[in-house]
Amino acid sequence: MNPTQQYIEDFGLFAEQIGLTRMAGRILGWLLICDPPHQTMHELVDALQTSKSSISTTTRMLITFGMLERVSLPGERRDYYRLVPDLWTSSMERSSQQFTGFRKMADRGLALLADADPERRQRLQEMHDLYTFIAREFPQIMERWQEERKTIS
Amino acid sequence: MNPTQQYIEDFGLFAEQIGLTRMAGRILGWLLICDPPHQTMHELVDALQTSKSSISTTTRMLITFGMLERVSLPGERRDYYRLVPDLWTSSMERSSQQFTGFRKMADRGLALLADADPERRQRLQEMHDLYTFIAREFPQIMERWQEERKTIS
DNA sequence: CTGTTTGTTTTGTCAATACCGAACAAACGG
DNA sequence: CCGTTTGTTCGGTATTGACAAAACAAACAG
Repeated sequence: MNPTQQYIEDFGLFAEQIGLTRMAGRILGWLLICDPPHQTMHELVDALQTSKSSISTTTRMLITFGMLERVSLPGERRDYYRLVPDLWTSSMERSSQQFTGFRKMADRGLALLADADPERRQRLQEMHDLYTFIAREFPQIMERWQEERKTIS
Repeated sequence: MNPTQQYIEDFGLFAEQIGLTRMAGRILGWLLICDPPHQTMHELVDALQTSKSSISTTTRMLITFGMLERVSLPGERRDYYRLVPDLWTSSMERSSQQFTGFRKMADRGLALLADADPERRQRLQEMHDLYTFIAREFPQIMERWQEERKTIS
């Protein structure tokens, strides 16, 4: 297995760690390094040694996730797939949503223990306070990122 | 199903979203709301309507993850399980590690395309830059959290 | 020393799902 | 209008892994 194939496979394994499927990871990995950056379904089948159906299903999934987009060209019969621009900032957005999920679970717990001792509520209160803080700070970080990026380029 | 059971089940589903097992989520959910905050294996079996073996396996997993700890008391035959103090700040630490994972995959891709055009490397470069930025900012946020928490309490 | 309590590990089962092949649908070119 | 290309969907398969029952191990009480 050559280094490129290895990279793609490892990207697949990484994808599984973060809650995607292996095939989704392979597609993302390939679309990060391929030339040109947009690929047809057939090219994906070739590059990833997989079936049309897997590509079809997984690209649709990644499109609904907002990670991929379809590009069509006039006079071209087939579509191209490519990573959305700013894929990783929107990926951070998803992480942020996860933090919100934590906060919501803390909220629900606190509602459940509305009449309990503060001592008993403390565990949930700490969880709530942290994720509320994070939810407030996170957007600011991303703003600063946008700023810094402007100065880089 | 009463509200408490519902909460525990939903915590299980939430746990699956973030890469834990459903049972792990149920245990965490229960240990967040139970009284007292430390529970024996038998109490967990009772509260979660599950088997000894599942509790044993899952608590061990959560202990290696650094989310649970065993408490033993002198003159007591059985152990108690409880959430580690500062569970959620260390949970944020794990999120931070995930961001590092993204950066590493970007690094590997850039190494793979070491001799390629900058244009072709751009996708990976952006990924690299963002996650490097996040890895730098994240610890600072957590420091500020520690500060703010002191002032609250 | 024996039996009971506490916890672990092994083994099996069941459910979920990723993936593929093949049938199907749609659209365009000749 | 017909055949080829492009893409989707359906059905089947195989793998994975969560969970539980039961066998096992260990430690303490009497």
